[in-house]
Amino acid sequence: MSGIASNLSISPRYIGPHSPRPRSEAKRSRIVDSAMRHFAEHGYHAARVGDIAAELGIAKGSIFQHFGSKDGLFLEVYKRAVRSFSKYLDAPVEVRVQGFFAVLYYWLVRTEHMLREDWIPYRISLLGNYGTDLVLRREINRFLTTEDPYGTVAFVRFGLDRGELRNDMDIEMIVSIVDWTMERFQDALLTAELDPGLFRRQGEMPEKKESRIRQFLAVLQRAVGTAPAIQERREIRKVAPARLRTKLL
Amino acid sequence: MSGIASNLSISPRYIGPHSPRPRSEAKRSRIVDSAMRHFAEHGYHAARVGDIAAELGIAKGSIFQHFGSKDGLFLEVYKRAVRSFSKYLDAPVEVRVQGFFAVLYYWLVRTEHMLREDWIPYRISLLGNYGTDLVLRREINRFLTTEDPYGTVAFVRFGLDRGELRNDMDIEMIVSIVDWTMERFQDALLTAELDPGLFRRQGEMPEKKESRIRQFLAVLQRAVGTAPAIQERREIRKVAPARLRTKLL
DNA sequence: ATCCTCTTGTGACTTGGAGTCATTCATGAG
DNA sequence: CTCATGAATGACTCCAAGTCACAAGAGGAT
Repeated sequence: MSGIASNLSISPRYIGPHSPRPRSEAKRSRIVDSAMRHFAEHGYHAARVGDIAAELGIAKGSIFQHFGSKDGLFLEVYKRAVRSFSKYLDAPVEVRVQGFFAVLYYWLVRTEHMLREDWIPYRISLLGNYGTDLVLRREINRFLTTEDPYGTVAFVRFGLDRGELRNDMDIEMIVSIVDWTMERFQDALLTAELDPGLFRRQGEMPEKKESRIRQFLAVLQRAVGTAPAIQERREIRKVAPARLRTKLL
Repeated sequence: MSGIASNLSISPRYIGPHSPRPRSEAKRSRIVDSAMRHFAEHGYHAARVGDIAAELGIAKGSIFQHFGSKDGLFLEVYKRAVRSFSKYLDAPVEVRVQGFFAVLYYWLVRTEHMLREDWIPYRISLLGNYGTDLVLRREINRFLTTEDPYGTVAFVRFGLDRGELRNDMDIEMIVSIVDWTMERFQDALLTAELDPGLFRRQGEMPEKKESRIRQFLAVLQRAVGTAPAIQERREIRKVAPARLRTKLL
């Protein structure tokens, strides 16, 4: 197989914000805004560039002038959506001082609430992760790795500095594991609302989410953490001692 | 947000093999075959139904008669590709007797070789995972959970029976974790060939793959396994003690 | 062999949205 | 005011998915 990857379609030119003139920038922003709603509501394919233009009362050609292609437009939408999310270390100090896994817990619980207030960016990120072309997906991954919008790398360093994460493995490996599993787990959690049936059903969702989150974090801690699963046992006791003890021991 | 998930486009009718007449079945198969090659070579969007028909010397309408839509066709292609992969427990006995993680190791190493001989189904599964519409993705997930084509559930049971996996967590949770991380890790490994740049670069790939596989399995074993992670600590030291220490401390 | 029926195949046609481009418009500098 | 340059327009092209009225086969009964 000499040329396995040789015949992939060449990625189209994504028009970036080359020369951000003031007037132009405002318009770009309005377009991205409207597009985000359209993509979120209808999905990537069903969203029509013409509709977006119509909603804004501008010409379709204008949008292509700005973003080059529908893909290019979506990429900008995706970037904005993802950048609107918090970075791990944006958690409040009182949470941060409790350490790496407390921060993860904080965000997992919190995210669900934020989802309810403002589901649009979440659905956009879902679309970016599962509902686009591979070519676009490559672009998205380039963005995610260069920009690290969730600040996973810094966050993992934080965990290492505090001695909460193993220092006998590649940091890249830890970052990947955290990224992968958090993304998937979060999607599986949120997806019940965003897109029922997208993932393996995680038991009965109703009120078991919190225990499921704890279970997941325990797994993650064993996987990449240093503590012999002490801390979270304490954590767990605090929350729902009786119920969990029978389940976990 | 009362209706977060209410406005998703309705999934199209996927025409299944309703009444598998002999003649018809053979033709379906030829179509799926050709389509698989086309999708693999050009990606979902760039592959054209017309081309597939032309290659087979049949009318385009015929394909739609059989599969209803391009999505429907892809779904069949995806199913065939995935079904062509081995199940975990298909590993040879001498590997199986060594246990759960030996089987995982066996497949991770092996898969790479198989990829070289026959990359097409692998690329199809990559497309299914990252390069299609959300609607289609939902269909794919339904297939994966109902059919469990890799036999993950049985395999996890196998691990539980042997006492290699923790019995204090939901089996569903273990299955999910194994599925998620194996898929992602495998994609990250194989993707260097299949679609460079799709994932975070995993260090220098050349000959370190094996050590990376061991490192990954160690992580997984800590996460869901019972054994106190003896085997892999030895491994890690062997690989690059100096560099890692300086890099991480 | 002939007729009937039911399934499969056909390809010209419709649809519909992405993307283009020659032209017009706006803006700001001189 | 005028000219130059960038932004906006919308009618247009292009292209591939998807449709459908009809044709062609394949039995089965008589």
